[in-house]
Amino acid sequence: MSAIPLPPSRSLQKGQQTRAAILDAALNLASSMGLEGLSIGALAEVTQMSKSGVFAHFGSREDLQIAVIHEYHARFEEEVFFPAVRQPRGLPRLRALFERWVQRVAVELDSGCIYISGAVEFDDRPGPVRDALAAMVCDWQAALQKAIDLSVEVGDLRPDTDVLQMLFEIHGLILALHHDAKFLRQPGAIERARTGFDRIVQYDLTDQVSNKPKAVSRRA
Amino acid sequence: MSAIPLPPSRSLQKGQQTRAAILDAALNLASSMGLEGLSIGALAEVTQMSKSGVFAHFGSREDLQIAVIHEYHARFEEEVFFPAVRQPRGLPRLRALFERWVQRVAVELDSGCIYISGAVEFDDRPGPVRDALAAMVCDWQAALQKAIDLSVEVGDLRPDTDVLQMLFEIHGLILALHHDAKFLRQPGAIERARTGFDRIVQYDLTDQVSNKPKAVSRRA
DNA sequence: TGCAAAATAGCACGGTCGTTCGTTTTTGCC
DNA sequence: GGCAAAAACGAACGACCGTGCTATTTTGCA
Repeated sequence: MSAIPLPPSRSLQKGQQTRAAILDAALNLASSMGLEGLSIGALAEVTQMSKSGVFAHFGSREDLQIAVIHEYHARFEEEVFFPAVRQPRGLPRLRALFERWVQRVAVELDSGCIYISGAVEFDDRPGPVRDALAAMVCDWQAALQKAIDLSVEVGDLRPDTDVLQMLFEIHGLILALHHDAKFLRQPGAIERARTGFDRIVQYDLTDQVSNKPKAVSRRA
Repeated sequence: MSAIPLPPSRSLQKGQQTRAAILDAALNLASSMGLEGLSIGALAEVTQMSKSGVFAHFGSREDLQIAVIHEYHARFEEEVFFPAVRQPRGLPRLRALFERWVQRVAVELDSGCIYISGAVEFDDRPGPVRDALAAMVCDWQAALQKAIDLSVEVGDLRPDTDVLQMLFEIHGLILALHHDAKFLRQPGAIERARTGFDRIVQYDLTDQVSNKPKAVSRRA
C-alpha cells in the first residue's frame, strides 16, 4: 500500500515505441483496407511481428480500431487544422481549412480518408468504434463551423448566412471529390471542388470582399 | 449435335424463383453490411437454405456480389429513374430525379445505398466487382448529366451552364445527405439537401423560369 | 406414373480471423 | 552483471469463411 511503485514516467519505453510503429502501420492498412479490413494478422506480417505480439499492445481488435481513429484524428489536426488556423480568421482561414482538407482527401494517392470510409462502414453498426468515429467527425465539423462563424463575425460573410447549410454544402464537395477522385479516378475533380467552394462562399460574400454575385462564374 | 435439347424458355422454373428470393435477401444483407460483409453463410441462414444450396445459384461469391449490384441497379432504375423521366424534360425532370434520389438515400431506414457504400469499399480494390459497380454508377451519372443537358437545351438553364460542375455539386449534396442522415443521424439533412439543390440550379436559372438570383435565399 | 434433369442438402477441406495461455526473450534499473 | 518486469513469441482454440465434392430430394415433362 505504501511505497508507490514508481509511475511509468520513463520517457519512451520500448513498448510505447513499437506500439507507435504498429499504429503507424495500422493507419496505412486501415486507410487502404478500411477499418473493418484491418486485421491483426496482416498487421503482424507488415510489422514483422507475431500476431500475439501485436495483439498484446491493444486489448482487443476494437481497441486497436479506436486507437487508429484517434491517431488519424491527431494527424488530421496536424496536417489540416493547425496549419490552417495560423491564417487570419475569416475567409482566408476557412479557405485554408478547405484547401488542406482537399489535399488530404484527394492527393494522398494510396491512403483514403478514414472519416469518410469509416462513416460508411459504421453507419449502421453501433458500438464504441462508431462512437469514437462520430466523436472525431463531429469535432472536425465543429471546427469548420467555427471557422464559418468567424467569417461572419469578421464581416467576410453576410450576417444572415446559414452556417450549417454552408457547412453541409462544403462537406458535400469533399465527399464528391473523394468519390470522383478515389473511386472513379476522374481527373479534374479537385478543380471542381475548388470551383464549388468559390461558388458557395461567393453566395454569402459581403461587398467589401468582392462586388456582388457574378465574381465567380461557372463557365461551361 | 442435332435435336437441340429444348431451350430453358419455361416461364419461371423453381430455380429462377429461389434465385430471385436469395438475391432479394442478399440485397438486404448487402445494404446493411456492405458488399464485403455479404457472406454466403449468413445468406443461407436468412433464406433457410444450406450454404451449398445458396452457393450453387452463383458460381462464386464475386458473381453473387455482381448479381447484387445489377439487381440494385434494376431497382434503382425502377424507383428513381423511370418514374422521374415521365416528368417533362428540363428542370421538372431534373428535380424529380433529385427528389427521388434523396428519398432513396435518406428515408429507407434500414438499407443503405450500395452505390455509395460500394464506392468506398472498392475504391482501391480492383477487379470485376469494382468494374461492375463503376459501370452502374457511371450509367446513373450519365443519366443525370443528360437531364441537365436537356434542361439547358429546353432553356430552363443558362446556355453557358457547366454541366459537369453542376453534376458534381448535386452529387455532393446526396453524399452529404447520406453522411449526415445515415451516420450522424442528423435530422434536417434532407431539407439541407433540397435547399442546396435549389441554390445550385438557381445559379444557372434563365430569366423565364425565375427572375435573376435572389429567388432562393439561404436564410439563417 | 416414370425418369432424367435440376435443385438442394450434407460434409469436408484449407484458410483466416480474434483471442488465450504458457514460454521465452529482451529490457532497464539496482 | 544480476534480476524482476516488460515485451514478444509460438502454438492452439473455436468460429466463420468460400469452395469442391457426392448424395439426396424435388421438379417437370413424356
